[in-house]
Amino acid sequence: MPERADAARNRAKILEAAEELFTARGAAEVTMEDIARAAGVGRGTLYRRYPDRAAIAVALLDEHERRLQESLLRGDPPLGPGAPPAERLAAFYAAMVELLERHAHLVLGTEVGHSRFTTGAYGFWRTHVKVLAAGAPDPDVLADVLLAPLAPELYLHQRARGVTPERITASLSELARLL
Amino acid sequence: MPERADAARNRAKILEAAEELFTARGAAEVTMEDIARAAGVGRGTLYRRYPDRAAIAVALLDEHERRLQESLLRGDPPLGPGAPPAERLAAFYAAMVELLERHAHLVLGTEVGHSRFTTGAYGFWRTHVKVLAAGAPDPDVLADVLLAPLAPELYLHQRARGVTPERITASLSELARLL
DNA sequence: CCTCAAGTGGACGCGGTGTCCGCTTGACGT
DNA sequence: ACGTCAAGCGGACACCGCGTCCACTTGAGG
Repeated sequence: MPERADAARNRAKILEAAEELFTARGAAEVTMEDIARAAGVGRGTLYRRYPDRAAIAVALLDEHERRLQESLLRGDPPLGPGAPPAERLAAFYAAMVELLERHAHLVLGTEVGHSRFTTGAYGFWRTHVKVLAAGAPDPDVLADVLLAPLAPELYLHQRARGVTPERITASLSELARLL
Repeated sequence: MPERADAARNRAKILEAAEELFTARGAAEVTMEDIARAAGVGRGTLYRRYPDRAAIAVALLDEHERRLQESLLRGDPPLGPGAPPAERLAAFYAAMVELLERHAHLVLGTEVGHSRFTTGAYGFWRTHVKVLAAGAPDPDVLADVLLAPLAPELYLHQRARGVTPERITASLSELARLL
């Protein structure tokens, strides 16, 4: 059964309103009621689709993440297959920093505590890095270690301290090269 | 002006009750009221000392962290001064894993979102690692990167996945050795 | 023993969450 | 066109935790 027309319209309104509010104030400062009001729908309608803020943020991120995931799987080197692992990891880091720079508020919105790790996207990054780290001992654990510096809280904290995205990317590339 | 006798008694009761509740259920599942009731004091008394759960967790961690900080500054090598930086970093990692294993619930309690980075302890670890990484380019940023894998959310997630502390320590030592 | 500031605790108001149910609307069959 | 009815809608409601406030109690010093 396809989605009804009014339902589709409302979903679009909700996502649009949420994106605007998230980027304007940060996810933590936005209530479900805010989103509902800004979208011009009732709270019940909102909850019907999205059980909490995290679900909305995940939906918003989905598209951007999918694009990067596609590039990792089938794009040109060094992001896609073909380049040596260290270079691919560095390219992955650079792409993730770019994504964080644009959407860190959203990513932060997806994390109610440790829920970041249970999301599908994290699993994808994890598998990707794990494959790249196949040479090292215990790639399974190393993957988590290598992904840790991409935590959005850390990213926003560094940015707030005045650290530029370029410096962050450079440090991560350094780390990737050490492999 | 020293602390009044009843005040000291209540503070001890509060900390004891909070530690018990935190380890029993995890910090997120404990309300201020829970702590107050378990300690046998009123909510007002609780708030007088500790503005939120994070403050209580910080107080509880304080002692353990201080001990480690002391060892880093004046203890025997490889934790204390004297050993080569890579070894000291590995020892630091091992000590932190130990601390996380015993008190991850507490550490997690100190973090309302990104507040982990604003706490005094984080600044200490940061400076320590920064000094150890003095050889590398941009140690200032690298310090954050090297501390990221110690995020308590990540640690608990790894443990929940069945990863042993030993494997985590081993991977981190590997990382330290790469420097 | 008196005084009074420090300390106490519970009642209160606020704001956000999630649910529930009567009403509305759009899709599909006739 | 029109009727039917399930999917969709939305706001009222109850609940919960937070943080504050203030009248009362307690203990330390004179």
